Parts: sequence; C-alpha cells; structure tokens
Amino acid sequence: MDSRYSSMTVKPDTRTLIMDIAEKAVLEKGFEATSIDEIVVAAHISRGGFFYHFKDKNALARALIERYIDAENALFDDIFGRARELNDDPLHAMLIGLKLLAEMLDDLPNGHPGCVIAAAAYQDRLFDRGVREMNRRAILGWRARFRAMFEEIAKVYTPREPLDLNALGDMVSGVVEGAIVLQRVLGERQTVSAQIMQLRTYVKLLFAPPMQMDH
Amino acid sequence: MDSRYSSMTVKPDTRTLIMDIAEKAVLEKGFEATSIDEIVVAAHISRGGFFYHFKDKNALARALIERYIDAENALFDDIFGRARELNDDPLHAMLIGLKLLAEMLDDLPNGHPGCVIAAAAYQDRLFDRGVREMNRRAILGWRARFRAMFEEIAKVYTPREPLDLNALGDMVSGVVEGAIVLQRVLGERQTVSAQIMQLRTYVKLLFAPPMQMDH
DNA sequence: ATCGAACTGTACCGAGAGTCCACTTGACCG
DNA sequence: CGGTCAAGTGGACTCTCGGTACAGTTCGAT
Repeated sequence: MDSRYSSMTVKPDTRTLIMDIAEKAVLEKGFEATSIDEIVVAAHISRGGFFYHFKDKNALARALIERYIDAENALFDDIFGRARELNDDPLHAMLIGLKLLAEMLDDLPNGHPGCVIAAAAYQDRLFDRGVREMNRRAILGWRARFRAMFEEIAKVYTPREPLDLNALGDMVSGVVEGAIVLQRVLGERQTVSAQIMQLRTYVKLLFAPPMQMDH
Repeated sequence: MDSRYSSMTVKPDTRTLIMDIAEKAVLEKGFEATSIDEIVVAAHISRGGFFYHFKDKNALARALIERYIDAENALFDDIFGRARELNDDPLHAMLIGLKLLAEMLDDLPNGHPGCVIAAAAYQDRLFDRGVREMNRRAILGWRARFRAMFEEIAKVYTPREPLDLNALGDMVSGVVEGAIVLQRVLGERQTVSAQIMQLRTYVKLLFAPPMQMDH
C-alpha cells in the first residue's frame, strides 16, 4: 500500500502522507507517545486537516493497523508464493520461504521496522473493540495460513514429534513478534532474521527424515 | 519481590502498594495509559504522596522494570535449578525446566501476566537512557544464561544442525515475548505455554540422538 | 459561475503530568 | 515531654495533548 497513484501522479494524497508519517513515529515510539501535533507539523498540514481525514486518533490507529495487515499478507503471499514456485515440495517451499523472509529482513538497513499490532497490544486505552477484533482476526489469519502449510507438509513427511498444529501455526508470528521486541531493546539489526532461521531449523528437524537432508 | 516484611508485619509499605497497583494496570493497559490519578485513588493516597515516593512516572517505570527483572531471574533460578536437581544431564534438565515453566504458566488463572520490558519497548517517550539500558542488560543477561546452558548441552550431545548460540540463547525470551503478544491479542490463556512447548520440542530435536529418546 | 472536497486558523474544553509548597501526623529518641 | 524526621495531605498552578466547533479559504471539475 501503495500506489493507487502511479509514481507519475505527484498528488500528495494527504491521508497516505499522514499515515506514513504516523506509522514511522508509532513504530519508533508507540501510539500514545505519537502526538497529533507532531504528525501535523511533519505533514505540513493544520490540525483541522488531520481531523478532516481521521475523526480521532483511534481512527488513525485503525487505518494503520488495517494497512499493516494487508501489507503483511501481501508479503507472505509473495514470499511463500515464490518459494512454492522454486520448489513444489511443501516442506522445501516452507524452508525456502523462511529463508527468503530472513534474507529480506537482513537487507533492510535497520532490520524489521516493527509491528503496529504489537505496538497496540501493550497500549489498550486508545483502542476500541473494533481495533482489537481486527488484530485478533489478523493473528488468527496467520495461524490458519501457516497451519495449512504445515498440514500440507505433514501429508508428505512424517513428523518426528507429535504436532500441535495451532501452536505451530502461531509460531511464525510469535517468533517474529518476540524477535522484534528483542531487537527494539537490544538495537541489534539481525535479531529478527536470526530468530526466523532458528524457526527454520526447527521446521527442518521436525519433518526431515532422520538421517539425510540437504537443502 | 517480595516480602522484606513478613506476612505478620501489617505495615502497608505504600511504595510497594503503589508498585503492585501500577504493575497490574501497566500490564493491562500500558504505561502511558496508566494515570497517576488512577493509581493514587486505588492506593488511597494523595498525589503528593505518590510524588513523595517516585519523583516522576519514569522513576515508577524504572522501579517496576527493575523488580520485574529480579523476579524473572529468581524464577529462572528456581525452575532450572529444580530441573537440574531432578536430572543432572544438561539436556534433560533443560527439557524438564521448559516443561516446568510451561506448567507453571498453565496453572496461572489468566496465563502469563505480561512483560513490563515489552510494554516499555513499544512506548519510548516515557523512558530515559537508564531504563533502556536496564532492559538491554536484562535481555542480554537472559541470552547469556541460556546460551551457557546450551553450551553445556553441546558438550554432551552433538547438535544435529549447526548452532547459533546467541540466537538460541535469545530464543527463550523471544518465544515468550512473542507468545505474550499473541496471547494479549487473542485472549487465549495457553498461548505462552504452548509456544514454550514448541521451543522444547525444538531443543529436543536439535540435540537428541537421531533415533531413540524417551523423555 | 458555482459547488463541493479538501483544507486553514482560531478559540475553547477537559484530562493528565508535573511543580511548589505549607501544613499534619505519628513513631522514636533523648 | 518536647523535638525531630519520615511519610504523608491538599490545594493551586502550568503545560501538553486529545478532541470539538465552526467560520472561512482554495481549487479543480462540471
């Protein structure tokens, strides 16, 4: 999200501008620490202009989270789609996908930018039922998505330990969210990708036939 | 932390009372969403009384995080100490420890209460360098602690995949932090323990000799 | 020309953080 | 018994921030 407007159209699209500025600030400092005044100044608009686009801060948060979820889903579609094209075997596709994900994060100059859902999770005053329900559905969506992928793998490979498919499905989002927290605190750029690679090793060991396994 | 005062001594210890009330609120709603007025009312003291004990909100946050880190370290000491008593083998001790941790969390009526470090990680306005440095040292401490345990395991068992010991050491805190985020969003009580059990399976597969392995 | 979407600017409100300070209360101490 | 000090009370005030209200402006499309 994303150019409805081509790079040609120089239309600033104030709403998007506000969201871009707000997202950056929110990921840096959190929702509550990000003041409307600060956004307004950075966007070179008036307070009235802000409230023209968003009825309150909650509406902004809602829009940010919605956009974030869409972007994340598009990213997963892209990465695991490409992985599947590279190797039709579901296990190998998963392993390739996780590696692609880790590599993509390593290429970002400052590591993973952070997750607005997690930012919201620890700051409840601001958020109404609607926002919380959106977050819930996003996390459940990722659980279902990865669960389905693991189910496919389990059709082909016998797992070496009993599977808890929901927990396994949650593990991708969980490991990423956790690693983001560590990264924020430690200030180390590669924390998230390193944790994803650990998860990859787990998946590999969980399904790979006991002895050999190349990729 | 903890009864410096025995259960007999009915001394209210206002400072501790404030911290207990604040911690509960912070874990529910976040630091910024927790107002001093609200704490003051719940503690039946005056605003002046609050500022007598903490020069500002930052000082309160600092005290909460400090106490949290100490408690968490004490918990790890206890759990992995007991695990080591039950089985002297470092791998088995680790597996038992992780299971004890998961079981302990399952016994809590509302799951893991949340982590004030993560709560701070996404709300930066409030915190000075001192708080951030404290958090950093805590996370690095846990990395070192678990890293050392994995190193001990690796002396006895040949890992089935190359080890990234720092990433492995971070994995315990990472998985827990991530699972807490999921738990907060989903409202499911067992998310954290389920994720810890996944981590346990990973450790088991990573070090266990290829074929047999009971526990 | 004119209409409406996208603003600007100002004035105002209430909540919450934080400061200052003068005053009280109760325990212990000599 | 009087003094002292930690642990408060309570009120007045300042500033920032979210949010409301609303009157007026700018500008592109029809």
